[in-house]
Amino acid sequence: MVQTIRDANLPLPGTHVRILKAVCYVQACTARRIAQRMRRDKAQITRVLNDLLEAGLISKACNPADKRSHLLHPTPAGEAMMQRIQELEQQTLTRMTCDLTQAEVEHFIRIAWHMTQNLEGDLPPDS
Amino acid sequence: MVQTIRDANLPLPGTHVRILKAVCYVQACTARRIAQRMRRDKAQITRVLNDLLEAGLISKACNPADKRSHLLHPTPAGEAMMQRIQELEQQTLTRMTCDLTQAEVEHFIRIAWHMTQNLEGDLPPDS
DNA sequence: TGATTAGGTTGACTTTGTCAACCATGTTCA
DNA sequence: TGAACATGGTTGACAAAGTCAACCTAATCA
Repeated sequence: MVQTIRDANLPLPGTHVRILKAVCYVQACTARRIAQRMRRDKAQITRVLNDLLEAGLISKACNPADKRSHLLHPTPAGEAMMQRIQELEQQTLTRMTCDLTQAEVEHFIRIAWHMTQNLEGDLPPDS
Repeated sequence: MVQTIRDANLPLPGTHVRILKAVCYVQACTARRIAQRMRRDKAQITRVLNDLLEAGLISKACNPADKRSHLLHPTPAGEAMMQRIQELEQQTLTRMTCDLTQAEVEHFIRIAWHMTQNLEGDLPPDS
């Protein structure tokens, strides 16, 4: 799904979008949390965050609970970008499902979720 | 789906698996056909095919219809590898769907296919 | 306090994929 | 026929994405 969105119009590479989403929607978001959520190397997270910082889409603030880390927040520009991304996603989603019923789509999502849960079961045992 | 399979045990990177599948299942398979099917650069196809050749999984034969191209076929080792891959895929598939009914799975596949068709509609207009 | 762990940054590297140039063959058409 | 152009495939240079290991600083724990 996601890739078809970038194909279209997006000014940001796919991973950047995902990380921006995390910054926007995850409570008390830090680099570490993103790395865990996305199961990716923290080095890469750092680099993408730097890109987003340079692009003025996010900002760092001191983390009162841990001086080593920073809390991440979207800037107004970041919120606007997020808005735009959501519009595009919604757009392609409706294109995908234009001739399906609401019930079919919900059924699909429920089963997809179910399947991913089944797979998450046996990942690296450190959870 | 596919990525979880490689995670597990597979001795081949993901793209190699997909290309081996094409060689095994596409009639009169050539590099060009694979590149079209997978919508990938033909340079990369060449390189992956070379890997598979070196690994002894496929073989090239002259194409009587066009001396520039070669027909691709799996070797016995390639067939065996394909067999193994299918087993692994089947395995994770049943893990994903262990607590779903046959009907649910079929419904899911049908809708997924439908959605991809909806998206294929507006790709680069050269079809 | 000292030893160890954890968050983050950086550099070197691998993997995967793309772009452009090229060669040899095929195709078209005056 | 033969010149011009198109096509399948190969190669080299490169960009993008991700991984590994070393490191610094702050936190934790004995």
